[in-house]
Amino acid sequence: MEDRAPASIKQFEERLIDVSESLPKRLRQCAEYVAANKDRIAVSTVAEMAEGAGVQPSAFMRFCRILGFSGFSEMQRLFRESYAGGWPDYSTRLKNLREKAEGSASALLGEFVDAGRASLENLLKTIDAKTLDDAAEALAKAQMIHIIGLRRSFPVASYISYAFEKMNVPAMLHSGVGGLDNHNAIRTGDVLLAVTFSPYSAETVDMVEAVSARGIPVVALTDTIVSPLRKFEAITLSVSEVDFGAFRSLSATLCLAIVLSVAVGTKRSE
Amino acid sequence: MEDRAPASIKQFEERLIDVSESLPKRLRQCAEYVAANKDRIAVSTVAEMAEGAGVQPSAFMRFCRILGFSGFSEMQRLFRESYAGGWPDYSTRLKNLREKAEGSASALLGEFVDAGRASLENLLKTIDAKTLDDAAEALAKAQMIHIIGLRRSFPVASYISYAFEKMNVPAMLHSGVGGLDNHNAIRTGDVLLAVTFSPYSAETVDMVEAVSARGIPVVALTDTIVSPLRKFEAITLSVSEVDFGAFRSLSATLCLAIVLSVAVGTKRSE
DNA sequence: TCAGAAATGGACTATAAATTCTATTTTTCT
DNA sequence: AGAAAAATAGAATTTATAGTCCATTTCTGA
Repeated sequence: MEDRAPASIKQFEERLIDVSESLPKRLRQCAEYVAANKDRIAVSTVAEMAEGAGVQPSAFMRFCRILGFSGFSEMQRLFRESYAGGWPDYSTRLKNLREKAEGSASALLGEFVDAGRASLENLLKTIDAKTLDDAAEALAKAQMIHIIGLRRSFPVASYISYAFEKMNVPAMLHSGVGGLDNHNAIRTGDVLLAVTFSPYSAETVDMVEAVSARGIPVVALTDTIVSPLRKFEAITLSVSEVDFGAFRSLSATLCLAIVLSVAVGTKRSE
Repeated sequence: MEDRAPASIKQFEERLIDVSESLPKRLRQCAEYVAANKDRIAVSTVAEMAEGAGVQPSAFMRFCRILGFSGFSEMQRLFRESYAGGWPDYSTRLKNLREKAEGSASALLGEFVDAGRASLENLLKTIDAKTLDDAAEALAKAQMIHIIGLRRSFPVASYISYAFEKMNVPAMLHSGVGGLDNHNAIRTGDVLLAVTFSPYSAETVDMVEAVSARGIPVVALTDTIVSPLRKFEAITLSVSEVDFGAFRSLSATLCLAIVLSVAVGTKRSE
């Protein structure tokens, strides 16, 4: 109605406070219910919200418009979108990019920076603190940490390896140089840290399988929960990167990698 | 279909893992997308989920039924009911994490995520579009791209190497395995891409010096402008990472690395 | 290599939800 | 207290979205 619709949750809240002074009975009920149940807006229908507030749906609609929205849907959209942060859908953006900026390097940079930031936020939201701690604990107890990660995961593995080295944590990077697999270097008391992402490299999965069968603990860094490493009894940390096109930046993965490394380093020196 | 619908998120996840072993292509895409974006289910439509997974809505519906639901709505209901809302927002979450989890692995995670985000933002602000384009241009013209980056920079170098491989760009990673330096593999018409950060590894600097003396173009990825690579006539891209403690996450560097790789890949295929 | 089965894409339909409209009630002001 | 204005409830309408169906493609096993 009056001016333009709130563009952020913050603006929405301000607006709500402004307005709620001078509201007739039913609309005030709406305001109060909404204030107390902001999180329900994203997942409810007008009918449900109206019932919650004890008013008719049409009253709730009027309330939405007083707040500056064209209707309930527009208000709901604000909440749905701001949940989980900006979720630009990258397939559309990639298409636009191809058409418009024609792959100019700096346009690409913007996209990848965005993807990276979204991934990091997502990591913070989805990682399970308990699992992370368990993983660090298991690795800290190891006599020697064996690290494996091939192809796309190799940068991560080598990064972890470097970090451990710097912190004097005994670690061995299994890089598969020369086609050697060095399974025998892994001994009782050691722990395997496996990094693998879709498409999961067979060597890594094989090593986890072999090692796991021998009762050696495995910590896995992987994407999503449907990774093939689930089958084995590994402590699994899953990270999902926001892809941009066919390319995956490793921001979140590396962040988790360094956190894990530092946590292990700290625990060991205690 | 089979038995009854999952009654909790936990059951849902188990079911997802169970089922995901034996799934045809499109349905697997659904499983993967869902696994990585569980939080979107509550606030999206089938069409949106399907698009995210890269499948047709009808395929996504089939997926819901395989999981045991009567349709998308029933599955969504499960998530809407247990939807806790992503609030409070990112910065508040971060603050809580720091204060509460003090010293634990998850507190570390907060710090590194923050450092990573800051680095990415900073990258966007400081990178010079022209230089970035020049670098991509130079690399795109190369007959072969030689990549060097040792120690801390090695993950970056190997990441770039992987990306080039994926895009069919002829590239060679000089990893120094076996103490070989392979200077002679670098020929007229090639370009060297050197990655180095303080403390700058002597091998890298030496290689840049030698190669540069032969008139071969060099693109450098380094920190700050006082890096020793400045002396040579290299196209220099500098990234500064925000450190946390003594540790440096490579978020910004890797982001720049992938941008450069993709830009080169795109230019070459034009 | 071919036949049968499974999987897929896309158009079509049914349904549930948002939105609008209007008669009725409540409030406000003189 | 009575008329005008505002607010409300509920039904009617429109729109968006889930869900269905079937022709076509893609796998699978003989």
